[in-house]
Amino acid sequence: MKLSQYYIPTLKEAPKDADIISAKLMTRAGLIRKTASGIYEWLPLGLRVLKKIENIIREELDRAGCNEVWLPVVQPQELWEESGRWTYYGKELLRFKDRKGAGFCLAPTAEEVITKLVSKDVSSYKQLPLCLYQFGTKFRDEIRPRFGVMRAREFYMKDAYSFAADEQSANEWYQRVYDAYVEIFTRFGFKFKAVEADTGAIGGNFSHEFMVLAQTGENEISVCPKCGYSANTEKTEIKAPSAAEQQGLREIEEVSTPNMRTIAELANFLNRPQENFIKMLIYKADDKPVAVLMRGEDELNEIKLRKFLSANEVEKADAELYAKIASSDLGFAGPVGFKQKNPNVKLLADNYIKTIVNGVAGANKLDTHLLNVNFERDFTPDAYGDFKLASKGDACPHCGAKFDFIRGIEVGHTFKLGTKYSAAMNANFLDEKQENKPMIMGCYGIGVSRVLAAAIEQSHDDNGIIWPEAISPFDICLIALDGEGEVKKKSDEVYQRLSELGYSVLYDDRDERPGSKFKDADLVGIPHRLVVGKKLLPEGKLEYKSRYAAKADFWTFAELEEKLKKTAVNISNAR
RNA sequence: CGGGGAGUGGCUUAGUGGUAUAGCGCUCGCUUGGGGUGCGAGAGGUCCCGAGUUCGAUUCUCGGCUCCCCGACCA
Repeated sequence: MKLSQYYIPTLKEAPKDADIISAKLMTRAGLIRKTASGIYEWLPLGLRVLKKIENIIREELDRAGCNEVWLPVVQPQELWEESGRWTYYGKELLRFKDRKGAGFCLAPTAEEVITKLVSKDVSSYKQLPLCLYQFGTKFRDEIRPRFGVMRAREFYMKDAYSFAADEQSANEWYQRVYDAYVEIFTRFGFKFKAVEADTGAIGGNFSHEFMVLAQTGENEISVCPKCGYSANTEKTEIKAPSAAEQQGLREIEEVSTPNMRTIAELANFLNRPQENFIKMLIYKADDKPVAVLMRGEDELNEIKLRKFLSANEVEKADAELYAKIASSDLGFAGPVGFKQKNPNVKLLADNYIKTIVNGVAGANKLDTHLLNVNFERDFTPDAYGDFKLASKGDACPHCGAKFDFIRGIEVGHTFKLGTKYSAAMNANFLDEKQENKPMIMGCYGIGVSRVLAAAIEQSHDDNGIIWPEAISPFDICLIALDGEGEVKKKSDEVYQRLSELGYSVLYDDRDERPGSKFKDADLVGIPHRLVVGKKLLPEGKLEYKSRYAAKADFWTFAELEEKLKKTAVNISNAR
């Protein structure tokens, strides 16, 4: 591709609203432009990379035996009502009406459509298993889009869905796609890790997230250094600590704690460590109030709470509900006497509560706390459980080692769905015994546009992008340092030859200053660069420089030819 | 949704109660030619929108919209 005829508007400065390095570089290098918050235009160079990524994914999924389809972006309300997600999905689902007033949404994912599709055409176990996938635009009306295309509202995604007749076959397919994902992300050149994750709005039995390791990642990952268990921190289970020996228990004492509303203030005021505090959080789980006891400095993991209660939704109680239940203002709720006052409100306690002896708790009375509160003696929760968001010091539930924490970008997610959608939408089949059964499903996503951004996050320098070979928009960048004369003539020849050999070449034939050409080449980040210039041409040589290396080499044209034939310059197309 | 900040040529920005600054980019001429060359001449702006205050508002006030940041939410 001749740069003189190619639309790559590069910028010296990044727009001020670009918030991370990949967004800055993608804008500067002319891959994308922003249309609106979380919505982007993809320019030729960006699209090329997207297609590269897409092709690798397609190759591996086809190899695994999946079939590509193309599903609608605009999906009818009824379908979403059938699965129950028209209500459950919430505001993230962008809804609208057509001219007749019928409800539609823009697809954030496609379980409904695909399940319906398969249910219509598959009715026998003989037609299973089956795995379909598509590439398509997805829309999720995020509350706060940010990080460029990393967390966009409109994005490009590959989504796959497997249908199986029995558990074993379903698990085999899960593993098959999982393995394909490992191959895909390896081919992209990623440093990544598959971790256990929450299933969120998609639902299902369990899931894995594929995380590209990067300091700028939005997700925190807990990794057990001993047994290898790793999970998204929001999902990480914690080994229950051993209960404290209840010795030297003192009598409860009431203390006045005026205006002490935070644990930190209290700890300071009473001169006690935060882990000695029992805080009470009031939640609403599907509109029913529930109280949870946590250790002072610990954070409640709402996902764990939701799971424990099998609730669809949990949210913090508002001030009114809090006041009613705690008979106090925010900050003074406590477990002592709580059940007597609220026999119908479930009282839960985090496992760590059992480590507290002679603790401090709210007195359910304004500006008052209780000292020397002890579990069992002074209060008995309805249940203990693991409600704590994993943090430093917590231990692996499998082997007891303390967790390490790293950050990652979620580029892929595999779900073992079970029969959640097939049961809701009557995707049934007849088995050998003539029994009607719902298909067992799995679903599998890769954020294609996010993969691109993650690649840049993981591989760039001060001058610009450094593409991994597999997804680079071009194999080779060729620069003619003169826009005319001998240099241009020779460059044209080289370009011609490279193209003949099947390399994709970005050829800078513009009438620009050498400096501009070098800067643009570094910014755009093609792995291999050839330069034809006045300095070396009389010696019959040209320069070769790898974007991965600091030093350049000088080759004669004969040497270039030889290397190209031996494919010493590795090219992705050669696969 | 709560808190904070910002909207001035394509991009980055200065500034002002009397319609606007500079750099980059763009066009033209000369110059230069291995890391964004130098000089000169140009084109390009409803100063986010609406209302109010004022003789006069891009500037002050209010409302709205958009964008950004922190949090909550989502995954």
